[in-house]
Amino acid sequence: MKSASAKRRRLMAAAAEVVHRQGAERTTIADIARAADVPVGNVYYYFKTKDELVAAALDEHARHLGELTARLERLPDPRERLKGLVEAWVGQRDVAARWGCPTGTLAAELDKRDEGGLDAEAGRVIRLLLDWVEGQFRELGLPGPDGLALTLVGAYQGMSLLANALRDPGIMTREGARLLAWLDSLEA
Amino acid sequence: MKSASAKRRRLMAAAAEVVHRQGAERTTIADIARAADVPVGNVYYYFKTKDELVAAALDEHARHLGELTARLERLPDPRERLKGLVEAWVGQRDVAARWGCPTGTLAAELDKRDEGGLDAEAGRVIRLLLDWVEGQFRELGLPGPDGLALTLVGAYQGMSLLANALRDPGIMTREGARLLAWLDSLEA
DNA sequence: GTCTATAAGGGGATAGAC
DNA sequence: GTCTATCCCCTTATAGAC
Repeated sequence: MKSASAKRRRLMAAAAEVVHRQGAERTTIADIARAADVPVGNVYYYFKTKDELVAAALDEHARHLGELTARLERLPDPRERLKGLVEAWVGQRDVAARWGCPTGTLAAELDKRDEGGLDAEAGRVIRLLLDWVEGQFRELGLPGPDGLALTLVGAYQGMSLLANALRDPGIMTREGARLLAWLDSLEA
Repeated sequence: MKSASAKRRRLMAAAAEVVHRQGAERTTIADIARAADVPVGNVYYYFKTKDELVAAALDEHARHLGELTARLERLPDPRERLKGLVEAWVGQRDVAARWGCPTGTLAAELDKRDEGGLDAEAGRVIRLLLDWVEGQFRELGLPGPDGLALTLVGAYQGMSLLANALRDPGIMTREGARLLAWLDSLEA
């Protein structure tokens, strides 16, 4: 039971990492098994299909997001929380420039499918971030917190995609600085 | 010669459409051949590999972009050209909500590869748009035209990804309106 | 130039021994 | 619970007839 769970967790973490780097479609079960140091045939004991592994990767991203927002919530001021979020994004600039936002690129890939419903799962994870950001804007008493959240998260997805496409982490730094100034400029 | 070119053009158009909807990885040569109404085996007469078809899809997107900017350049005021660009994006909201930005989603997918160099090709097409937008900001005499271009194109990529992930074309309308107001607010 | 048949390889998934 | 061997399908790409 304990070692079973441990293996399952290793597989989830490996799925998240490998799928982020290679994309869901190019990633094989064998790739994930190797990264998790689990024999290929054994994977099917924990995950019945490849799609379940992709779903596990999404869960892993949601978990990481939860950890980040939990850390940020220790800050008393919602504005500082949002600025901390932007700083976390910029801190990941090298990863973003090489492979893009883990959740965003996966969502884009899954949205091309017709079946399976994994696309909706990806949307759910994005919603999680959007809702948390909206909550911060609301606490600040700003008008249209949902629109502001869309703008901030959209800017993040956009700068990640451009940094990735142009292979330039500097884009994250530059746009990040603009977002910090923007957050400071907002008044209730 | 004439029918040969016609078939090649049909294959290019089909590649652009099908790859946009299904993604490069999930799209098979047979899918493209069917959409172009060309026998599968004959495809290889025009394109030696699947990657050449993906490259052709990128060229097709670059061509569409060129047509759009050429139309916009008939407008005398660079600010109106940029607003026309945003309006064109919003006009494609239903397509964006279902499959994302054709170039952006393809760039994100190709950037996950290590070999082939198609990722750089995708970056080139994004650069094309970025450079054109930067030129408009420069004509307006605004400071930091390259940064402004990054912000505008990034916002487009971000709103396309969110609209796609949440399957909500309304996001394009909403963010589009914000961008139009932003463009109007900029002063030299 | 056009098309069919097929080779060659890879990947998801399962059977069943241990 | 763990792992090996293998089935079967799908896809790219080619050979070669027309």
